[in-house]
Amino acid sequence: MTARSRSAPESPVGADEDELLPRGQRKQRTRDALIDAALQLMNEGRSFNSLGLREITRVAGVVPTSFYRHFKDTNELGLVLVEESGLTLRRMLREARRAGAPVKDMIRRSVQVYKAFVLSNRLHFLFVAGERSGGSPVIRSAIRNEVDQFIDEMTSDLRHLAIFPKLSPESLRMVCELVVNTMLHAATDILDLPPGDQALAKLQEDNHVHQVRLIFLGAQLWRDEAN
Amino acid sequence: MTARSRSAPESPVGADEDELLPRGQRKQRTRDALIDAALQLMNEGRSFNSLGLREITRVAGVVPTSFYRHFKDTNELGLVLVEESGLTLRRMLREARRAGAPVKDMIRRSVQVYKAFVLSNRLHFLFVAGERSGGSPVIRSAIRNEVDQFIDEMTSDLRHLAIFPKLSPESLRMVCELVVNTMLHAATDILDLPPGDQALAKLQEDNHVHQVRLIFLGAQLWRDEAN
DNA sequence: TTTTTCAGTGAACAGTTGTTGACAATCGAA
DNA sequence: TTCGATTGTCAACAACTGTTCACTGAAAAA
Repeated sequence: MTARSRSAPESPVGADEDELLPRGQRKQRTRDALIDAALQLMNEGRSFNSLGLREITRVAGVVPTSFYRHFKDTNELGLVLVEESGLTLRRMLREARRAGAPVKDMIRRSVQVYKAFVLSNRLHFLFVAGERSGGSPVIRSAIRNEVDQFIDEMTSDLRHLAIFPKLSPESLRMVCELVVNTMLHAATDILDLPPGDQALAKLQEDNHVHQVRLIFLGAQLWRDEAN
Repeated sequence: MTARSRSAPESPVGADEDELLPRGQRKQRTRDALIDAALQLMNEGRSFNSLGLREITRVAGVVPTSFYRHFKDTNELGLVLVEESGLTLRRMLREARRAGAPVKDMIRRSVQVYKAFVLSNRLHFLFVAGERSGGSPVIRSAIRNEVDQFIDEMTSDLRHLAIFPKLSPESLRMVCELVVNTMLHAATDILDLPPGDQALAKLQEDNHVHQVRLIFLGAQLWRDEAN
C-alpha cells in the first residue's frame, strides 16, 4: 500500500510524540507532510503548477533544504500525487465492483456514490481535474496515462457485467471514455458548488444523471456495423 | 470588433515603421504585444497561472513598468484573454451557422471543421482548455460564464434547426452541454497530437466522431417524460 | 562499544519577482 | 505655439526564489 495515513492533514509535522519513532517512519512522516502541504495549498485555490518549493516546505513546517531529501523537484512530488490519485480512482472502481450492479435506478445511485466519493477525496480530484489539461507537460501526460488505465479497467468491468452485450470492445471503450470524461468534468462542478444549497445540488445531480443516462441510451442503440 | 490584428505574432513590438502611428494605435500595439507574449509563453508549455509580469514584458519587448499602463494585474490580462477566447468561440458558431446543416455525414464534417478551427485558433483553445479547471478562481469562473453563454447560443441554434424536435429546452441544453464539454476536451487531444502522424489523427477523428454520434443517437431517443 | 549513515538544520549565494517614483518624449487639444 | 495628458524608460527597493555547502544529532550497523 502506497497510500499515506494522514490522520492529521494540517499539522506541520507531528510536534507531539514523534521522537520515539524509528527512522524510516520518521522520514515517511515529513514526506507526507510535504505532500499534504502541496494538497492543502491547492485546496486554497492555487494550482499545483504555481507552487514553489519554499512555499511547500513552509506549510509543511520544514526547512527548504529538507525537501531535497525526498524529491529532487516539485515536479517529482507532482508525479507522486498523480500516482496517489490513480490509486484513489482505482479504489473507487474496486468499491463499485464490490457493491455490484444495483438493479433499481442504477445510474442515479452511481452518480450519488460518485459525488460522495469525490467529496471525501476532494484533494485528489482537485489535483487531477486541475492539472489534467492545465499543468506542466510531464504531469499532464502522467495523468493521461492514469486516466487511460482507469478507462481500460472500467471497460473490462462493464464487459463482464454484460450491460451492453452488443458493443464491440472498441466501442465499449469509447463509451467508457465518454463517461469518464463527463464525470471527471462533473467533479469540477461538484467541488466548485458552494455547500449548503440543497436545491442547487439537486439540480446539479439531476443534470449529471441525465447526461449519463443519455450516454447509456445511445450506447444501447449503438450499432457497430454502421460506424 | 475587439479582436487584434496580430499580423506578426512573435515580433516584440514592431521595430519597423512604428513612430508614424497615431497614439491610440501605438498603445494598442504594445497592448497586443503583451497579450501575444502571454499566449506565446503558453504555447511553449507554460500555464497562464504561472506566468510572471516581468516574464511577459520581457517576451513582449517592453520594460516591466509599461505593463501597468495597460493592465493592473496579470489577472486582468487573463480576463481579456477570456473575452477574446469567447469571441473566437462565437465566431466559430457564426461560421457554422452560415454554412448551414450539411445534409450528408453532418457529424463527421462538423468534427473536421471543428478540428481545423481549433488548429487555426490554437492559442485561444490552449488557454481555455488549460485554465478552465486549472487556473485562478476568478479566471476559471470567467471562462465558465463564457462557456455557459456559448452553450446557450448553441442550444438556440439547434432549436431553430429543429434537429431534435421532441426535446424540451432543458433537455436540449443538457445535450449541448454534453457535446460542448466533450469537444472542449477533444481540443486538448487535438492540440497535444504530434503533427504528421496521419494514421493516429484518423483514429482520433473517428473517436471524436463516434462520441458525438453516440450522444446524438441518445438525444434522438430521449423521452422527457421518463426523466 | 565504535563507526557509519542520513534526515533535518542554518547560513549564504545569485537571481528573479512585483511595485514605486521621478523623468523623458511626444501626441493631441487649447 | 503652448500646455496638459499619456506612453514608455530607468533606477531602485524589499522580498522572495531555487540551490549549495558544511554541520548536527541520532538511529542503525559493525
